[in-house]
Amino acid sequence: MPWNVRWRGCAGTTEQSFLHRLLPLFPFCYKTVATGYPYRSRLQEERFPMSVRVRYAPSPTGMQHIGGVRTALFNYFFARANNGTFILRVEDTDQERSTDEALQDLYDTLAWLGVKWDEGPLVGGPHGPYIQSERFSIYQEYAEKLVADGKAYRCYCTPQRLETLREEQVAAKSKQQGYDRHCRNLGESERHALEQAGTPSVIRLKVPLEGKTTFHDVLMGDITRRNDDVSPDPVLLKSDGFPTYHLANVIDDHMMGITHIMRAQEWIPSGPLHILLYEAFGWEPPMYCHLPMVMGKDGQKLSKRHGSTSVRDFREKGYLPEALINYVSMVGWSYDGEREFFRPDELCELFSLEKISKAPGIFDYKKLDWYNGMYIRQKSDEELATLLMPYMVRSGFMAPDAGPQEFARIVSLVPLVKERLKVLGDIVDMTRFLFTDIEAPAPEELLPKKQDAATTLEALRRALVIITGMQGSEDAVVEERLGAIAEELGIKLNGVFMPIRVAVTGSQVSPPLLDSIRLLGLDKTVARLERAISILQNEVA
RNA sequence: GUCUCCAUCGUCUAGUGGUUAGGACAUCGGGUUUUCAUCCCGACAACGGGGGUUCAAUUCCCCCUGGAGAUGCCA
Repeated sequence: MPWNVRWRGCAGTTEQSFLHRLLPLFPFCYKTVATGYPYRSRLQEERFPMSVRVRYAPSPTGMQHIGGVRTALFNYFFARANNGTFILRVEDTDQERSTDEALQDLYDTLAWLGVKWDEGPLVGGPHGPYIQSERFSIYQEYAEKLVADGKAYRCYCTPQRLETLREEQVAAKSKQQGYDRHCRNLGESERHALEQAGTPSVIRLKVPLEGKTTFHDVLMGDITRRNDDVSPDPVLLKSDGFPTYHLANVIDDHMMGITHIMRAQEWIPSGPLHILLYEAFGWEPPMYCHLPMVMGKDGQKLSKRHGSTSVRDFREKGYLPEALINYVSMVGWSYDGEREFFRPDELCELFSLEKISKAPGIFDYKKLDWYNGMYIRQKSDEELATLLMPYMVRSGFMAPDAGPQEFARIVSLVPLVKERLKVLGDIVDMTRFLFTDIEAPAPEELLPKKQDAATTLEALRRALVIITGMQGSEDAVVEERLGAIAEELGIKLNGVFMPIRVAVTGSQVSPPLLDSIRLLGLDKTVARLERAISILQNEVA
């Protein structure tokens, strides 16, 4: 049980059972642990003397999407490659938007991807709790401390006032955008009066009016902002008592001993603000590494209008986790520009910060399809059949309680479809003709290019005879006999195969014909051929 | 409006002060094949523009342009 070694701080029976349920889903990460570390860890220690601790800290306000998952993966791989600790933290400080469904989706998604967190919800750890809503009082305490130290102040401005202020600023294209620091210089008596009246308030950070703040990014180098360009006195503690991202993030990263912050580049502008917060608390900031964003085809931030972006969607359509992981890792990271196939356990070993690119990348659905097809083709027939079963059941081709015979049937059709599947869900359309009655083909569909109905009818009639008697014959023999028809009638090979194909499968595109026929069964095949013949007869007559 | 970041084929990327600027996806063509797919072969295709520095810049510096992000009691 080598995974046990990696999985620190787990305690309690519910956590244990959760782990056991997830265990089969994570074949790769403990393998790395078991085999990959002896010499590597020493090498890594030279690069990162302190033990690496990184986190993925999503807010459960929607389904996990490609961008978020890429961030999770990079953090995870970085932790594994450096023998570090990967922490999951749930940033549910937005009470309006956080949902249990989204939280569940987070767990499901990471489980499906095989990303195991060393510390975090469900598994615990020495720096818990790892769900921010459960750390409520901590933020209160630290925010008050900042107020007491004169680093922050209470603001009583109403949302309405802020709204109109903002509208005015935008309309006037004012140089000053954002809060006007109205409450920063409130007199003692005014403040007292507002408090007495029970006016709701927030706590805002006193951003220095002068000077500038710099933080260092591993990829980008030094990034500097003048303090008067930093968000003017951002809210740290909301009126509902919950912290904003900035406050919670800084406090938790510090308390949880985070050494490297890897997050999307959209956070770069608030980097200096976070430094200011660390300074206000008197804490040492961690290392920063801002990850390039993932964009849609039009170069805008990837969103729903670009197509599926939630991992759940990809999963349902039949993308394999290893394909999604591989592809997503290649947008924004590369190994040497040549090699592009990496299994998750290889990424756990080879991932490095220096190879992350700075420029944003466009998510290419077609390349993902290509990766997925490659990984599908690598599966054994049995593995693939297992993955395909849910789709067969969902489409009604197979009973939910299907037994070994049904499974064997799926296994037997896998070789026909394996190299044709882009996603697992393609199996449904591809094999529909085997499991349901197909619609009678239109006469023109039965006709190959440049071939008249009479000839086609004759070809089908002769083919029917051969196919009816094909039981026990080698494919090659049957093919030869069908080929002979073409020769006799002076038509192309396709002129006899295509009508049969359409008659039997209902489509001009299908898996190999004879294999399909054998899977369908001779009775049904003959019936469909006879039906096609009568359709053409009507045409000719 | 202001601030910050970024910039090699359509896309993801490799790369270097002197290279025929490499790979992959996509696209197009060819081969294999009963269709499609797979597989194999081939083709097309890039250093955004302008200044410097230098014997020499795709590479280093500056400006411009373009793109993105931020500018919330969302993260």
